Amino acid sequence: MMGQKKEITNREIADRLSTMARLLEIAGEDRHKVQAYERAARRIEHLSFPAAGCSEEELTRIPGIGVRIAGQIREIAVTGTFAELETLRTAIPGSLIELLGVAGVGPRTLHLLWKRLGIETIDDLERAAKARRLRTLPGFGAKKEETIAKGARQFRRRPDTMTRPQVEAVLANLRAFLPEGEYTVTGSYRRGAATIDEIEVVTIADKAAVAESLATIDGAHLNLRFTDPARYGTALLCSTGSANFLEKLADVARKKGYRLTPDGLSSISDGRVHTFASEEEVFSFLGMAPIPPELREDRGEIELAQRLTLPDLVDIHDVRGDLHAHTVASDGRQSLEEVAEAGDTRGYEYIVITDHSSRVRPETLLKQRDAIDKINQRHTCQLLLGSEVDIRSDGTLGYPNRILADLDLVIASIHSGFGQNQDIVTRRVLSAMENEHVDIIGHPTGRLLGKRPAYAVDLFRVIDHAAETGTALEINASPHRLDLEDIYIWHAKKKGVKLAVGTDAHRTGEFENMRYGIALARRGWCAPNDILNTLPLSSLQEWLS
DNA sequence: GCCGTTTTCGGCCCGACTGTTTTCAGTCG
Repeated sequence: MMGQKKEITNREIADRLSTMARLLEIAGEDRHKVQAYERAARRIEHLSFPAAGCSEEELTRIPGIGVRIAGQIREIAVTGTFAELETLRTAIPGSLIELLGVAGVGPRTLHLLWKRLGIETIDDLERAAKARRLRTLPGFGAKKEETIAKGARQFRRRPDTMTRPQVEAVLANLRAFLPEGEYTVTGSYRRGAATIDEIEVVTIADKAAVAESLATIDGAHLNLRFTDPARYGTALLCSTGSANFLEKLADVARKKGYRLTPDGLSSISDGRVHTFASEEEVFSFLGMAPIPPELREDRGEIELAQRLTLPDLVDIHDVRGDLHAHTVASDGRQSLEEVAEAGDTRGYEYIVITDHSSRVRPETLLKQRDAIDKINQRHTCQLLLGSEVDIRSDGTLGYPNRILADLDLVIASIHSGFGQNQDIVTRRVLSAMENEHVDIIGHPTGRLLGKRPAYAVDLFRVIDHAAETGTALEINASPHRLDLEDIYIWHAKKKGVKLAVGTDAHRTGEFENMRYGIALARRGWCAPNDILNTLPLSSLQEWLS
């Protein structure tokens, strides 16, 4: 089948343009030229019509798109890329671009490292740091060299795991040949984990039929398990794990005279195999309540399932709003109006606008308030005016109290001084919680999965203090953060600390990430009433006041 | 590279922070 060639999306065009911006930056080009590409990428991504269908003349009418970039967009629409981009790609080694992931190394530094020291790989970088050659560069000293050396060590040690979006990119390829309904993604992905080592999939598809297509997938850590509908239940169970959970479950089965295998429960006495089409049937056969995948970590869930007293877990449908969103007023790419529309689409009662304090002047807050008042009249989903206020290096907040007092909700977050020692960084957070206007501590550990470790904050002290001050802790639902980790959620819940699930959405598509945050909350055994944003608007406002 | 126009080139977002500085450059959000 010839199948119509799919028109290239605005997102894909924007992606090419921002790649161009990155490469230009490393190449040492004028930063305004770099920004021009970034701006153009943003514009394209935001269009309400497909740019691929536009003529060059139509494209130049879009602000931020001139003759040159318009021509390049036309080229992308036809060939998928453009000449200048490909030329740059051949000039700049791929291993060099990866080094942007080293903490403390930005594009300008990378340019210097490359041009002046000939550094192209992480090995080169570590060698140069060890030989004290970095400090010979203009604007460099011993401290900067040490910062980068540390960043390089972390970069090398970065875990070989995938974030959920990385997994989903692989799964998108899988969909091309595994029909909907014929497979389930299992493993730690199904258990809602923040990072995934191995993509596990159980399928009833015909092995011979898909083998060839399978080879075409960049199958990093992809593990397909073939089964048939009659055995689907045990296949799912065994493939979902976790290992500890399965060990304990196998004990339960053994006590009843069975061995647990992906093919079924086989009788120890006569070898007969009972097969199960669903997990529920397996649990039921073993005299247990069905255990949600997120709980399967052997943290006491099996015992509770045997007593039929599993906790009531929060569900995505319990969520009534989002507590963390950015707009164009700071570093977001969405307008207030777009946020309200997204909220309506999701059936939310409210979304809290929480732009960065460092990027929003008090006058702008007043303007946001006026705009929100107008927008709220046209939408079911009500916007609230909040802020993500910096907890600065010295522990003070980014706004004075008189500004904070006028906001509907205040998230306080750390965005600097990541290297401070445990006591200092912890005291910063504790002092923020002391402020009566602070409602939530945002992304409490500051980790960026695969990029930056958590700062040295002592979460047990934070949780204890949150219980005293009545401050909520955020479960940041961004798949690049997923901060807090489940055991801390569990601990906070036990102490009676409220958890606030926020997507930290910078563009409308990211409100979808709520599901990741809720999965994490479930891993932390949270019930609906542990989660702040399951409250109806009026109750939320009551809690805030 | 784009824009606006004072049609031929200068300005383009920014605040906190850090390290290198003695007045600034680069990173990060």
